[in-house]
Amino acid sequence: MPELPEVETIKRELSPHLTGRRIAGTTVLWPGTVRGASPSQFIDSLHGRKIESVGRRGKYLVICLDDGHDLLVHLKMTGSLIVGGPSDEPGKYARVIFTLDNGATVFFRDPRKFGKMQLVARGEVTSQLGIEPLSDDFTVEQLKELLAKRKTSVKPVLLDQNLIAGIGNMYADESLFEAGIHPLRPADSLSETEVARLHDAIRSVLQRAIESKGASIANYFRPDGSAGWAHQTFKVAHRRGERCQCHSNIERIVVRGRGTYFCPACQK
DNA sequence: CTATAGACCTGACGGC
DNA sequence: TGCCGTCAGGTCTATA
Repeated sequence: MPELPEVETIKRELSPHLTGRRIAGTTVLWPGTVRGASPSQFIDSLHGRKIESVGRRGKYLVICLDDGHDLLVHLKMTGSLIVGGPSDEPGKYARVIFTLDNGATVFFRDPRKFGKMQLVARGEVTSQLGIEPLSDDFTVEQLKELLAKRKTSVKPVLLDQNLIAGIGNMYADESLFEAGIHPLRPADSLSETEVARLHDAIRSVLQRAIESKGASIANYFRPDGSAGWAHQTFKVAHRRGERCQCHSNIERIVVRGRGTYFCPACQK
């Protein structure tokens, strides 16, 4: 599932292909992908636009255009952006195809059709998102404040994009494991030490996943079609039935409707 | 405010 | 082999 490290990897690897290019044409194969406008309006608005930069905010890819609009892309669970040549076949799961002024194509591939893209005025929409966990603004104090205000369990707080932007199910589980904190602990019950451990865990888990080019569980691919390997370093996420390094069995429970993996011995 | 449920989708998987 | 039901999960929307 694309979360912050996966979207960051895509941003970095897609940017050289897009920056400075113009959009020569757009094909919408699945209209449900486009939000906020009809497919034909969407196609018209993009035609001839120059791409100034490729950025990321939370789990959104932000493609800045020369007319003051941003193209926001959310990959949801199974979306990926694949760069191809002029003669490459779109494939069964292509939902939107962009053609650039140098003949290159970018396929938005999304088997489950959950992904969305939308044109917005620059800076709009993503302003509602919470703090970037890898930015300098995300301090232990910040995290402490966020957690202290919530009586709910700690995991849903990590997943709330309006509080912290970019953490999804996998990295929430990995961060809580690394911090030795049980996912059902009430958010406001964490000690100062635990908050500090969680803060460190979130940042190192995300940073290491970026260095591993993301986790290729399910349908995540990098723009060149290759996989990442962050999932190989996961300690608990998606490891039901396996043993923790402490030899206890990794458990799976459901927290607010999401599969949650943890080690009952290591996480208190 | 919080919390929950349904909707969106389709591939994978277990049971028979 | 194949059919069928269930599950997965990010976010939005609706409802309690």
